[in-house]
Amino acid sequence: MVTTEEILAAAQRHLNVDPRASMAVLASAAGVGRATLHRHFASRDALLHELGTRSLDRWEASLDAADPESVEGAADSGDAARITACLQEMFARFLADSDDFGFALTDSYLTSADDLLARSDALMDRETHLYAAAQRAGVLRDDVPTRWLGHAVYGLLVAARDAIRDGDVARRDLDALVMSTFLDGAGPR
Amino acid sequence: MVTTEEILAAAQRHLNVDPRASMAVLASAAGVGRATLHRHFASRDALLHELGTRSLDRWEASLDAADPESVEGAADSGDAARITACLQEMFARFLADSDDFGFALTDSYLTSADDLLARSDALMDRETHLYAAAQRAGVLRDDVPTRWLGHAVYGLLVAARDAIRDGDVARRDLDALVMSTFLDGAGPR
DNA sequence: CTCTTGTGAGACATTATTGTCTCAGATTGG
DNA sequence: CCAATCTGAGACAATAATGTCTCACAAGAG
Repeated sequence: MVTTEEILAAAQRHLNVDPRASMAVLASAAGVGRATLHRHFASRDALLHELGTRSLDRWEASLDAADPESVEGAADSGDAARITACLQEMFARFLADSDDFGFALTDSYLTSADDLLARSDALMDRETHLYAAAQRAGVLRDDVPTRWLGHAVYGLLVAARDAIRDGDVARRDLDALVMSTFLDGAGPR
Repeated sequence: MVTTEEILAAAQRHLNVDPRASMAVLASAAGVGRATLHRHFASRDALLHELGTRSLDRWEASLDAADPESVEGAADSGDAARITACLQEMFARFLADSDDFGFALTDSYLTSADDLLARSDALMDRETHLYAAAQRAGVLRDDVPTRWLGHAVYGLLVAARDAIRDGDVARRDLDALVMSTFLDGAGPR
């Protein structure tokens, strides 16, 4: 029997390649009849919404796990080393998440449903809070808008996803590459 | 009378917001009847293909214009200052292009039509050639895969587009911000 | 004024997708 | 073996978008 989880995994995998895949395509991608797919998810929207929710869950979990005592704890501490560790951990988790959710998600889902969008905004605020603390602690440069840092990280995640997809970077090098590019840039060392 | 150019401009503007807009929506967005839209573009594919072609034209023009003597000329010269100027000019043009084409384009069009994809690959190769020269000239760090630099630039363009859209960065600051983030990163100055 | 041209509105057939439903067959557990 | 359950196939109506076509109308050129 094919579980709901397996269907979601297959759908997620397939939607990363073809974000407009129909229910029929997603059903056969999961090795399941179209009727069965509808038994798990009443509508296409319901399926997409569940995937969107889960990607936000992962994002939130990555924020949580970046620091055992919570990102906010580190942010408030002003401890540079601790904040750096937070960032490192967070990036690693973001990249791991993007292996699964590919971020084809970010393109359509999150901007379509209001509740997902609101939650996404809230998480972004939380992440921004960490960046602001990092700026205050001297871990990140403070001559740029804090929110720009969030966008830059997101952009690098897109770059990382594409680089992996095209085979231009080895997966095992990715974490260090992204972290280093973010912190040090691409100028001469 | 509404010209083909105006229709394309309106469609482009609208597709950046809603990439799945129907022909009916695009028609009224251009202030034109659906029949008239079909008189200009036989099919939706034809419209998208034209927009894709134009975005590639802009990309190509930006590569051309980055250096009067062609990017390749600068790349072969190994002249660091010249290559830096190339990069600066190229980034500025990329950002100007992204104002118009938003890069909602990059999501669906370019990966759907084979000819556009092939041309896109060719342009990316050309851009990569410049990055490789920049690495040899010491303008860009050479401890990362050359193609990663291309992905990173693309990612930063996405970040720039989003930052402008969300109003997190002033347009007049954008060029310097992107260039500086790319070269110097987000670590402490 | 009149003719030409281009336009918008809308009818139309076609196609793709969606969501519901039925039914026969397979699997499972007792 | 039998009954309950789940499944895939497919029929079905509803919906939405596409592309074609006709027609009446308005604006501009002569």
